[in-house]
This record gives sequence, C-alpha cells and structure tokens, in this order.
Amino acid sequence: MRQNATLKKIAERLSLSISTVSRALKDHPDISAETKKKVTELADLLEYDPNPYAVNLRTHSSKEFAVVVPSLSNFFYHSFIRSIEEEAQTLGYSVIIYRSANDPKIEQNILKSCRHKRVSGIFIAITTETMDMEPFLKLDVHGIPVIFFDKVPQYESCNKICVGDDHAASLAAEEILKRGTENVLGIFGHLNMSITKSRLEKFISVLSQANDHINLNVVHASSADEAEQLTLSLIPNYKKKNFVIFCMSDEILSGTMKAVQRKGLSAPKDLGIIAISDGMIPKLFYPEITYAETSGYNLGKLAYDRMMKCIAGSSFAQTIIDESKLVTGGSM
Amino acid sequence: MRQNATLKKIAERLSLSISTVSRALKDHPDISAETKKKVTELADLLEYDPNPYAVNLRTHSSKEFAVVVPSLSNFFYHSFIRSIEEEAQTLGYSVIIYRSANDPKIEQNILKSCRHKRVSGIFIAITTETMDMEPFLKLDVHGIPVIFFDKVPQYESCNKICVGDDHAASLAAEEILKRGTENVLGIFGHLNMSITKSRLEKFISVLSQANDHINLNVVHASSADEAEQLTLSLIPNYKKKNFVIFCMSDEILSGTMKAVQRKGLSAPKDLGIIAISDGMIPKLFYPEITYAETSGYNLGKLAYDRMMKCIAGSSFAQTIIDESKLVTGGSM
DNA sequence: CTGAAAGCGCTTACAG
DNA sequence: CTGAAAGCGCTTACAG
Repeated sequence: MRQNATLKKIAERLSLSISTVSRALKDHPDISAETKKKVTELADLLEYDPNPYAVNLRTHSSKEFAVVVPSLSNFFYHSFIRSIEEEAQTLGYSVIIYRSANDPKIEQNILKSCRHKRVSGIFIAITTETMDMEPFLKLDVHGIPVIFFDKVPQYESCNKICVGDDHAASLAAEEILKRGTENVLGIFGHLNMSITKSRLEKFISVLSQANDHINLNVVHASSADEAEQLTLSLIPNYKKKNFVIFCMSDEILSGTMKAVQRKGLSAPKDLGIIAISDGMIPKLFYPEITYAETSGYNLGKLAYDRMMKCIAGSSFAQTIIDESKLVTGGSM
Repeated sequence: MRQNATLKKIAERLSLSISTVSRALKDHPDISAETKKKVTELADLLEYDPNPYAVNLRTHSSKEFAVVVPSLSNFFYHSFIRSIEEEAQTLGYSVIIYRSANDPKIEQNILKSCRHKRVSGIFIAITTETMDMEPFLKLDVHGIPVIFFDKVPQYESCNKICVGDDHAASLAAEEILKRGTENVLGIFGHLNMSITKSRLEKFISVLSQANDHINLNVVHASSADEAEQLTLSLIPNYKKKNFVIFCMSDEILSGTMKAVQRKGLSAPKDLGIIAISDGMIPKLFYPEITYAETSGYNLGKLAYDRMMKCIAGSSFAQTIIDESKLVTGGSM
C-alpha cells in the first residue's frame, strides 16, 4: 500500500525543513523564489496534496458543507442538493448528505456529528417534530453557521430561506380568477404540514375577496393515491360544469392527473388544472400544466448565498422568501 | 466559541492519564470497571465524541463513502445515492457526493481528493470520456476500494455493478411479441451511449428471431424534446394500424408520452407503449406504462454489498448484473 | 490496572 | 530567508 506524499518527504528529498516546504507551497513572501520553484516542482511530481485531516486538526477548519433533509426521495430536496453542490464545487467544498428520516433523534445525532467534524456550515430542513432549538444554538456557539431551508423552526433569530407559500398560492388563485371559473376543487396536503396551512389560507382569502360567487370545495389528501381517489370520487359533482382543480403539491398533482386521465377528461377543454410545483411533473403532460413555481434549485442558490455571507462574518439573522413565479402551460 | 470535550479535559478532571481515558471509552479489558464507569459518565455529561480528524490522522481510516456521478439531475442516480445513504447510515458512515459534470479532468481531481481524504470507498459512474484507468489503479494501491456502477469501464479486473441492459431489452421485446403487434417503433438514445448499443442489439435480435414479419422502425433521440418531435412526425405512418412504441429510457418516454397525449391517442386502445425505466414516470400516467425496470435503488444495494465485501478483504474483482423485471401497467 | 511517550501531517509564532 | 519547536486530539506499543 503506497503512501501519499507529505511535507516531510518533500523536505527530506530537498534537504529543507518541513516549515520551509510548507511555506513555499503557500507562496509565503518570506521564501525565496528559487526555493519555491524547487519545492513546487517536486510537489507536483509527487502529486502532493495536504492531508485534510491534519489541516483540520491544526486549523479547525474543514471544507465541507452538510445538507440535512428529512427524506431523499423528494424531487424538491434533490434540486436543492444539486444546487448547493454546483456552487460548493467551484470553491473546493464538498457536500455531505444526511437524512434525518424525519426523526428528531437521528437529526440530533447528525448535528452532533457535524459539530465534531467541524463542518463549515449546515443547510437543514428540520423534521416536523423538531422542537428543541438547543442543538442549533450550540452549533452557533461553536461558530458553525446554520441555514434553515424549506422546513424551518418558529424560532425568530436564525437564518431561514423559505418558499413563498403565500405568494405561490395567490398566484394560482389569481390565475383561477382570470379564467373566470366559479367551481373550484382545491386539493391540499395534510393539515399537520405547515405549508398546507399557509397555502390554504392564502388561497381561500384571495379567491373569496375577489369573488363572492366562487364555489370552492377544499379537500385534503396525504398521498398521491389519496389524491387520485378523492379526485375520482369528486369529479362527478362537476359534471357538465366548468371547473378548475388546484393541486397544492407535486404529489397531489400526480395523483389527480391519474384520475383526470382515467376519466378521459382533458384540460383545458373539460376542466382547468393548476398546481404549485417544482416544475418537473407539470411538463410531462400535454398540455403542460400551469403552475406556480417553488424551486428547490433557486432555494439552494439563495441558501448558499446566505451561507457564504455568514462564513464571511455576517452575524445577523435573516429570513428570505423565494418569491414564486407563474409558469404558464396549456391547462388553464 | 466553546470547545468540544477532549480526552485531555476528561483526563484532567478525573486526574487520570489520557491513555486510560481513551482505553476506558473503548471498553478495553485492561481498565477497571470502576474507572470505566467514572469515565463514561463524565464523557456522557460533556457529550464527548472523538474528533474524527484526529482519529483519521492516527488510524488512517475515515468513515466516509464517496459517490461520484456525471450528473445529479438524474432520477436514476438519485435513487442510487438514496440507496447507498440508507445503508451507510446504519453503520455510521457518511456519504459525500461528487459530480464530475461528465468531465474527465474534474473526475480526476475528485479521485485525487478522495485519495487524500482516505475515504473508505468510492462508488463511481464514470464519464463517457474516461479512458485512463491509472487513477483507479492508484486508489487500489492505496487500499481504497472502488465500485463502478452503471457507467463502467471496459477494463476487466475491477468491480462493476451494472444494469441488465440486455435483459431489460429482451423483456420488453418479449412483451411486444406477446401482444402480437407487428408494427413497432423503437425510440433509442444517442448511439454514443453504451447502453443504447446493448439495448438496441438485444431488442432487435429478440424481435427478429421470433418473428419474420415484424416491421420495426428504429430511430434515435438525444433529448425528451427530440423524442417528442420524432414521435409526432412518425405517428401518422401508423394511422389505422395496430402499433407499439418502445422507449429506451425515461427521458425518451417522457417526450414520447407528450406526443401521444398531443395526438389524443390512448394506450392500449390506439397503440401499445412499453419502456425501460426506473419506474417513477410510468406510474404518472393512466393507464400506467408497462416497463422493464432498471432500478438505481437496487443497484445501490448491490453496490453497497460488494463494497462491504471489499472492505472486509475480498480482493477479487467481480461484475454483477442487476437483472431487470417486467412491471405490468395497462399500456400494452 | 495505569501512565509516559511517540507519532499521524500539518501550521505558525518565535528565533536567528 | 530558513529552521526548531510546540501543539491540534487521538491511539497504541512499551514499561511498570
């Protein structure tokens, strides 16, 4: 098993001290041009790269970001991770992925391990049961910046990057008003999700403020299958009527679309369809589904930006909302 | 900025030596039960966790796996990563993600960095241009196991875990024969991809060997859009005829499905549709699309298994093919 | 049963 | 311009 090159080996071969080699490699002003040249040449030849563990042990700084999410089988989080990874790579950081499985215990262990590894920063979407802010405060004490994204705590003074739920819901509601359809079936996720609450409230308020005659039916589904079943059973109520289905999320949209296809209906002729989505699923259908975009990719860019500012020393906390935008397909 | 607990601090507080504390924490047989108790109690209180960098520096062993892929915007690789992460977590390993952007230069840098970090093992899908096996051999010399998956090199003596392209293609072809349809439109990816070649060859050979009368039209598309355009322009050729479209991949399937919807056709009445897929996209349609499954998730389990055997000392190289299975939707 | 010592590979204040 | 030395936090052979 061959060994990697070390400062010591280079120093021995060149009859220099380890300190000098180290400085030469860092282009330290003290070192003569000649020595630098000799050193860098041999270093290149031996493919020297500093041992990151030794560097960390000495300097207390790693070049690693951690991303912690409840689940990896989620298109939104994947886009987020991809987004972070793209940026991190340009600065030589690596990205470590942790999955909390939505379990606060596991989450705590992950945070502890991040602390001991002295990661450069943490991006985290917390579990639905995360109550205790103490582990996060502890990270702060250790100087490890934490950027919360998507699923964020109530706690005020921390950095949060969120999807503009209100905005997305109002964009969708306005589009429905524009279409002039008065029968609306709104399919939302389970009420224990915070996004359900904010999307629902805004959706209702925009619709009802603009038009008294809106006939809105709100139902809740906690899976694609449930959304499919609900849609199937409710579609007959709208027979011969002009109506719109609003789907709060990609998961619901995918269930609803199956029901719509199954009933042989097609948008925008038989009904209107509009969703809040990351954008992949709406584009699989013809016509493409009109949606208010909530992009994990964008969120990643915003979060990364905030992270770099924290690392650069910005200490005040900030909540950033990623405003949504309407992407028009042909389904309305 | 508060400090983490260290062996030294625990030792001082307890008036013991660092060595004794270290041994007590490892449940070393030399240490008395009483001492162990005192030490572990204080360690718990202080939330002691060994500094991973110091451990690595000392023992040359990290607890990290690297996964290297050409792209992260790919459902298949995501499933693979998720699969690896699930297993790794149970043994306390972390998973670091690297993206080569299909650039052999970047890939080489990643490999170098993995070597210097002394990762415990590497899972890699190589770029289409990776020619030089030397960096991989070097990892081997350093005792870092490499498991190639999906995109693997020609080179013989290495560990490869592949999708059963032949098998998937023949499952699809057999299903077409079973349906008894003689007009087949086969849409394949670009010929510079190795999977295109193997899938195409097998597909043709199964169909032609079984039935002389098959009227097979093979076309190539390198994006979903291209697949959509091709399908749109070719569907008229099959007017009034009974026909089947075979889609080599998810990307092609998504383009083709848009064209099919656009033409107002529906499976299985107007045509048959069958694909090779990871399984997410086929399930978005009604009826669900019949497909031969190539699962990133399964591949991950197989790769992980192989990795653990390598770490345990198995030195011989092996190529494992993940056989495909037919998942029947209603599209045939 | 416990401790002193060396060393993993690096950085950096101090000395010359 | 260069070097000797200390120390980051740990493990382990050696000694007692």
